[in-house]
Amino acid sequence: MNDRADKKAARATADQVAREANVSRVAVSRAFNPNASLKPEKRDRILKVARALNYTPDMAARSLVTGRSHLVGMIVPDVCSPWESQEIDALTTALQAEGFATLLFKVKADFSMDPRLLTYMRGFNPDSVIAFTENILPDVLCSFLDRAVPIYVIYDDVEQFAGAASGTLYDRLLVRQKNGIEQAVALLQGYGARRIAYLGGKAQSLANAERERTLKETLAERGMDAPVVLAGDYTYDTAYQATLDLFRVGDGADAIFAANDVGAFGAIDALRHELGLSVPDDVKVVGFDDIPQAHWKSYNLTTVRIDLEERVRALVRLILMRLRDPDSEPLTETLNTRLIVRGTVG
Amino acid sequence: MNDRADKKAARATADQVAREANVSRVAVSRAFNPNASLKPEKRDRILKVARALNYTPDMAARSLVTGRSHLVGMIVPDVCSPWESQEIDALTTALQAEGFATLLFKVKADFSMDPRLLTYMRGFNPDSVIAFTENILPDVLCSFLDRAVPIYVIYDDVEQFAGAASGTLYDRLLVRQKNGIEQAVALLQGYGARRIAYLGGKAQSLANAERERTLKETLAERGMDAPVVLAGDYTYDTAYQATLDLFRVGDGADAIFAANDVGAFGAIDALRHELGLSVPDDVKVVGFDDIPQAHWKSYNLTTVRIDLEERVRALVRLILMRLRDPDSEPLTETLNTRLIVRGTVG
DNA sequence: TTTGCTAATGAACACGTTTTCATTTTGTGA
DNA sequence: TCACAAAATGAAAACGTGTTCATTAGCAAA
Repeated sequence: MNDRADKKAARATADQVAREANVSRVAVSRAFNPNASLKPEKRDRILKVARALNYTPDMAARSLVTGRSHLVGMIVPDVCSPWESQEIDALTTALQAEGFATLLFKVKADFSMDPRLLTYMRGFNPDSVIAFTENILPDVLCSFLDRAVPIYVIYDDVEQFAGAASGTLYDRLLVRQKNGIEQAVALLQGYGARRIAYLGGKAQSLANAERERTLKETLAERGMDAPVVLAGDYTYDTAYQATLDLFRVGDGADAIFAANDVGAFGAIDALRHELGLSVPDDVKVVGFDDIPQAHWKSYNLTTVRIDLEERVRALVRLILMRLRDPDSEPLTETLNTRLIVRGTVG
Repeated sequence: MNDRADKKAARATADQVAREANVSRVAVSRAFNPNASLKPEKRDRILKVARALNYTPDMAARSLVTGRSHLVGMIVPDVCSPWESQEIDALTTALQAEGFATLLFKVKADFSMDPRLLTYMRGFNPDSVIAFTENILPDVLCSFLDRAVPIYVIYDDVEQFAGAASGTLYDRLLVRQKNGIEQAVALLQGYGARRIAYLGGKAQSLANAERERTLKETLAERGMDAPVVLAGDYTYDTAYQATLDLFRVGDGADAIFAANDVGAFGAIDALRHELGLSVPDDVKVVGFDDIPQAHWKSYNLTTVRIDLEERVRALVRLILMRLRDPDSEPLTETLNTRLIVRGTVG
């Protein structure tokens, strides 16, 4: 009866548009489907009426019959993380341009996956799912998602992952971390660093494991000592404390290689503001990701970059390819990393 | 034929569950609706079969008949902004616990609103819409959303906004900025600051306008000079440059009051790393928001805090209230601000 | 005009659920 | 045992759309 109720009742349907435009309801459907065969003048008339009635096809109804929801699910543990928020932002923009909307699902910070969440998510029938949480195994996800085509974001070709996925088809985005890490180690070595500490990310993170492994491998190849490994969780506070411990309880280090930029920030602040050490004079620091904050003057961080735009382009390419042709062979896209040199090494 | 195709076809429907459990399809529907009348033993049997068949009710089909999509639309200009990503994260968590999923839509960074986006968004039939972009006028949004119940996030009781919304019903979340700003000005005055600069946010932002107005009002009340106003856009880089200009081209200042924390970071870095000035000795800096980065040692920012948890609680309360009783009178929730004192004033 | 072909058209069906509504079963008190 | 309310049940309708399929209109070539 009131204003709000009237507005609620006002949602126009294809039938109303059809009646108003003196056409069949099927014609209205065709008017909104560009490659359907319909007389141009008729289509124009319908669209005009539709605009006047403020009509939009109902996605739920459309989804029901086409099997396409135009939703892309994203599973993230922490939207606040600069790297992830960048990724969400870029992906949402790109997918929106292609007619897809982003459906956001949060998992606990400790990466524990509530099975009910997957069940719940599946109810929305996402056309594709992007999992940022790297420890959701393909088999687990695939068992819950039937029609949806999952896409995984993983880092480099980790064997345990490949093993778990055997027999299951899925698309992959690989990040070859070797390049960037090699450049970083070369730079550190060039500036005389000898005792390097690795400030880890989350223990369950495959990216973290792969970075640690690659760093060790690279140091060995160059005849350098194995790194001291500090436990971390990708956060500033933990990195700060770990760095303090390294120098107060442990034996210190020439250089700190952090698993991500935010961790590097924590290390730098601990060195400068609590330990009274100079970066890069006393200790050199290298990060990973190259988030926007890395170029802020207080940090001016030397870091291994993963090109975000290139990464998003590859991801969108995979998703669209899979949607267009769901039964084609699984694809793998590969990205490289490279070092961005700023002021925290020398 | 292949593994993937088999899996795709495997999506179970209520009919299959009904057949398997020797009940009618209606019973299956009721089994998933807790307050429907159904024999407990029968419900158990159905749920057991459903679990075995990996069945979940299809949200699209359910949405079609109930008129509830269980989707909450969020319109954001920039997911990467620390304040907004915090808000998205907290809201998504809270809504997920209540059975709603977050549908993310991005608008251009300059706040320009593509009308097609609203049309597109409406197609998904969100149960509610949260607009972070403060310059989307209620009338514009309401004309596009019929069934959805929009909720606005606005800052303080801005008159131009109230005017535009006259005649339209909508819920509001007001942030009273006066408290925090008054505390900040008192602190600045106590430390001898006299020439204060206001480093603005986006010109179109209502929050920015309100903060500027409140600052001017407060300064006048305490008999202090009107502030120099610097144009900004909430970003680090612009704040950095504006601060440089203030001291190189302009007359400098005793203190800088930034419209947000990230802007304050840019100001601090310009002062310390390019102008060779000390914060807080030469220039005092106050921010707005209290994002997690504000306590990072490199900045250790004194800032006006908006309590995020309290804010999200209020927002979720509004949304759920509106969903439960769509025709009730529009509500207004009010939040306060307070100063968090750290190291950038004295 | 005739033939053939393509474009345009609309009736009927399908998608997977919830909700009415009429019917049957169960439970309770006299 | 009976009467009556309450709970349980399933057939049918509804939600708003895309797609199939058989039919008609339009048009160029023979």
